[in-house]
Amino acid sequence: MDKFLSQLNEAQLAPTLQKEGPMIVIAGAGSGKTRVLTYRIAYLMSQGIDAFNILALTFTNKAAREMKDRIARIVGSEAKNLWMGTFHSVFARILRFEGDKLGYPSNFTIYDTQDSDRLIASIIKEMNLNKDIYKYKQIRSRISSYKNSLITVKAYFQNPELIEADAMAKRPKLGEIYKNYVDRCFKAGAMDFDDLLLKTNELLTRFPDVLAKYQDKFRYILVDEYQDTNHSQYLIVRALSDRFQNICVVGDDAQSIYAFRGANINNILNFQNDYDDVKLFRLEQNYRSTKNIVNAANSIIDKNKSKIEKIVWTANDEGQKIKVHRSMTDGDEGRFVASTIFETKMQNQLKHSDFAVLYRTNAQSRAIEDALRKRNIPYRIFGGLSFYQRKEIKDVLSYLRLVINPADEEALKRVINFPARGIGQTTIDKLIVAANGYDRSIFEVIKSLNSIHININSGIRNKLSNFVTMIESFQVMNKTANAFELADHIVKVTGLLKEFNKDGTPEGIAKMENIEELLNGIKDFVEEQKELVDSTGSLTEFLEDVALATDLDQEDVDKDRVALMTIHLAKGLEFPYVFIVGLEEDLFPSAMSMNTRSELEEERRLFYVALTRAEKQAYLTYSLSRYRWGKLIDAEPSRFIEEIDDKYLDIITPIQERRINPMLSADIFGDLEPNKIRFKKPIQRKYQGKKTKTQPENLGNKKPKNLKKISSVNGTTNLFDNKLVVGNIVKHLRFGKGEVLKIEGKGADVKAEIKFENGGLKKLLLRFAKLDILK
DNA sequence: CCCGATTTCTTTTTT
DNA sequence: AGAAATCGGG
Repeated sequence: MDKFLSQLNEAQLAPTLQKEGPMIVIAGAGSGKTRVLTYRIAYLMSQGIDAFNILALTFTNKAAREMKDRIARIVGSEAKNLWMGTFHSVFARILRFEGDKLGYPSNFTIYDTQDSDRLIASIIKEMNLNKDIYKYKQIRSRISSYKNSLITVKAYFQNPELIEADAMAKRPKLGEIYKNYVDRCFKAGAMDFDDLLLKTNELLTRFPDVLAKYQDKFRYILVDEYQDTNHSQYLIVRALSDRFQNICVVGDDAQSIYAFRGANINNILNFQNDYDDVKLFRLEQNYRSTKNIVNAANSIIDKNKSKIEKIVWTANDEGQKIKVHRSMTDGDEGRFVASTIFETKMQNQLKHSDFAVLYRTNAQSRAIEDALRKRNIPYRIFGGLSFYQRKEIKDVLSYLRLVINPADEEALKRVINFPARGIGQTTIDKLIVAANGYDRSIFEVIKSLNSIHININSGIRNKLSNFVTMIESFQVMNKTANAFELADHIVKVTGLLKEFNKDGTPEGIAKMENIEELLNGIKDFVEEQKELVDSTGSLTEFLEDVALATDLDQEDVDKDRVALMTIHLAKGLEFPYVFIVGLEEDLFPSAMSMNTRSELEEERRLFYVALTRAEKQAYLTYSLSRYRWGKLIDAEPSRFIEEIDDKYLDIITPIQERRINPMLSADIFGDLEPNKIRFKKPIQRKYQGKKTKTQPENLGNKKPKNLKKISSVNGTTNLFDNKLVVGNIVKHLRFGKGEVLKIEGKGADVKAEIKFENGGLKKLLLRFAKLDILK
């Protein structure tokens, strides 16, 4: 143990050896907080504390796993008994044990956001409300924030202010929707993400004996990323730590970026008032980044008014200045990123995994992907639509969910007529009405069709009962077979596999392969669980893992790839070379987050997080135009670039980007000198907006919109105009290998007819097709 | 009820 | 641009 402790500096050592009592560690970016958490837990164990008595709440399951592994290397296999994970996964596990006290089955379903959305949309429709006023996504986010603030349906109706506020927002029925939503989830034996925390609170409040049990169990509690906890999580931590007060929270107010989902920065700011004799520690030495990066980041966060004062510094080298690059279109931006990665990697003998590209919104990944693919640079996208959210995967999982919990309404609605078996929307609507009327689940209603009053003809009754029989046969099988055998059986018997295979399209084949990948995943899970003592290897457990898995949790077979992800997802990670792309007004900071000072400050913290991911070199890029919603939109450089002191920046935009179109000569962009960034002031911005409407465009000084469009079209198509010829062997991301049979069309409409090895003939618009030329 | 065609929505970030 | 929801003819 001493050998490990010697790796810590003085500032890190103090909190590591602080065994008892409430404590807070304010840890600047890159200051080694994970190391402190890891060694502190190892130290506690070396002092005779039982692993069973330690609870560590982390931000991702991957973080928990890695920390556990590191602790195991210090103290041995005992580490596997630690309770570690995200709030959601730890308390889901506890609710499986204790949920019956609240009326939930132990194999309750976890509804993901899509399930919640669908249920809310369905309720709005059933209530005959105007869906343009009652937008299900907005309603869902209202309900979510109520739950995270512990405002139950009952509390809502007891609070005139809330009712008033929703009535003022022209949504007087919100309370009723909320009530129906909660009732329906409960009846379906389902909890949404927020319920996992809300119900834990309910459990700990209503059952003092349960609270006492877990207080006694979790004698030492550690919470990572405390600045991102919401009220619901705060209350859980408070309740559990109340008896022993051995609570250690770690965080950085400057990295609080989740207010939009209810995170409350006051949790960390007020921690010292919540407990007696709180020990405060600060980690201010950054070990990650160069002086340039650390200082530039400090200069950004300085612009925020609300913050805990601290001085992050580093003993590292000065390093290179932050490079700033402007491009004409998002396509150009992508190509700059790709070629810079290509060259930098070559020159410095680096790995692909030394690079990361970070963006504000998932939609930005496309342009970057296209450019990387053309350069044959391997990459991995994190986030976005995850594997488990794909339609075909959710279909399979819905069957499995139904086997475990036939009351699961959303799963049932999803698969009762997929693959098609002649049960239409009209029938489903009737079943829902009956289910609501008789206070039964849809599954039960179908089972007792003959004893209730319902207008469904005998043909459909037959189909319905066949469906129930089929699900019940799966349930019987589930008693003896393992999860893999069952899932394998289901995709064959239901015809799911065939369904996607029937038309032989590349898309269908890709879906089939995804299903096979899922089956392999289930197989791995089953094998893995056999080795673990405390796991049952059950289907329930698999479904829970899947529901709470994030993209970051997925292990990667091919590790040497460039990472593409949103800045939110990048929190806690680090890379030698980091590109922060799309630094434009209305994109970053987002147009939705510029209304209040606190929103803008959160955007700024987000930028701070992005920049502090970089170890050696950071690139900031922006584009003068960008495709959004399929249309080319003008853009201005982000105010965040302006906010960094010039002395940390190196403007590297080349004098003239190489253009194929002769119309785009240097004259036209005469106002765009390479080493200057043009920030338009707010007043000018307004004035310009009016001007362009009333005055003809001036080619000399203004950016002509129509010309830019030409440039972008050329920028993206020309590569293919020249390169791709009949006979080429190409590789498509989804369709696989294929041969080019024909090329037709001109300019932006160049199409290629390609015969794919495993999926027939396809005509693709080269402008959009994701192709690598193999030979 | 089914399936293809048309229209609408999406883009802020996520457990 | 692409997916999902909705529409309308068979």
